[in-house]
Amino acid sequence: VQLHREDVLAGALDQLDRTGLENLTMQALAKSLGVRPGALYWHYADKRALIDAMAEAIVAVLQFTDDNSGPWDERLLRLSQAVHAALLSRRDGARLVAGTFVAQQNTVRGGLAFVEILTGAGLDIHDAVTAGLSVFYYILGYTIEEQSRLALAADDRWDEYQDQARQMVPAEVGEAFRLAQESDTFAVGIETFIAGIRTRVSSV
Amino acid sequence: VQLHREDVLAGALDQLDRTGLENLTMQALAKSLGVRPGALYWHYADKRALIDAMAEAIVAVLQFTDDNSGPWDERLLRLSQAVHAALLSRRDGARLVAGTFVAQQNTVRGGLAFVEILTGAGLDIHDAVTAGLSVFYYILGYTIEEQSRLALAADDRWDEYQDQARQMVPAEVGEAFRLAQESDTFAVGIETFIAGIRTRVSSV
DNA sequence: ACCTGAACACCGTTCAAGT
DNA sequence: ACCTGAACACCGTTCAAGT
Repeated sequence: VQLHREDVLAGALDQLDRTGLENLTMQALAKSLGVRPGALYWHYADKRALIDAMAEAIVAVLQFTDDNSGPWDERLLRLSQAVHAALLSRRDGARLVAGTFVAQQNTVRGGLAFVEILTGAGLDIHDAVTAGLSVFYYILGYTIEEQSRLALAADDRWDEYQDQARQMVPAEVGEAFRLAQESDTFAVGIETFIAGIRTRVSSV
Repeated sequence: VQLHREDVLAGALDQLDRTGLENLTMQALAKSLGVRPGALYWHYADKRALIDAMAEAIVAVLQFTDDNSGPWDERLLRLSQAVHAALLSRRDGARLVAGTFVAQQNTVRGGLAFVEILTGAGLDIHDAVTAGLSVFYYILGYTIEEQSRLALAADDRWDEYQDQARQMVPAEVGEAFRLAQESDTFAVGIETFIAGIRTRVSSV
């Protein structure tokens, strides 16, 4: 039973889902693969290289989401939701991808799709890149907080946090915060951003 | 020379700036404070509690940035830039704040300022909270990537990364990416978002 | 009340040696 | 080529014991 690079990667993604990012260790991964920790270092130079590869794998699904039909604003929303879904597909996926900067290589790949859509909408290349990155930053931030919330909920610390936060804030605002955080407001943010881009496009 | 809670916190923030988040260790912190590691656990329950306190400290400056003059869009931009500056004021500040969810308690505090500005602009509470969180997510994502880039540059790995990324992309797009990432496009993203909010406000 | 001394289980990583 | 065995320096945390 030979161990290949992809086996290590698959095992690491499995362990990520089971234990979360901060409990992803080389020793635990080695044990789950039936191997000694040192063996992992033949396949990946160090833990960072392994995590880079995991980030690659998480955003790799975006290669196949190139449904380029419909108007640019619908396409932008669809692509954003695909990126969101990709980050969400693994526990702590957003924090993992945000932590690596190789992330930006796949960001470049997925980023190309953003740029293509936005230039198609009428932006010049510079504006398209800036706007595309902005959307990506929103998605990263949104999903990091979303997954932190999931982790809190899994620890039964979510209610405790809510009670604490509620005391610092007027009641109706606290309620609005809870609602906003527990419902899926992802698309609302994207659509607001799209509305902003639209004003720039139509004014050209 | 008695050690107080604030001394530990100040020392931790110092060590963060010197060594970065991933080299912030209890043992190194203890040494820099002239104390044994165990002593730190009298002041903070564990490392997580200390990091929560650090996040608090980083965003605490926002309490004093309540210049509420001018129209809502200018106020929103100013507040966003204050949050951006706060995260940027410490090495890895954005990743540290994004990692803790207590961050959201200060987010609530700073978040209140967002909500106040946006309700003043004409949004109802629910929309104001959603829009305020969206802006915060953008700021988090933007600053995380910004500080990752700073870390890469400090390691002299930024050029290497650029070369790698450039090969996957048309030349003019690669150039636009480099430009967008090396120049300060923070305000552009916020302004696009503001333009999007404006369309919703004026249509009410 | 505040800290030391000393230990615990665990971490990432290296590397000679095996096959 | 791929992995073991064994070690290295270091990590977060605990806790009796000191003052």
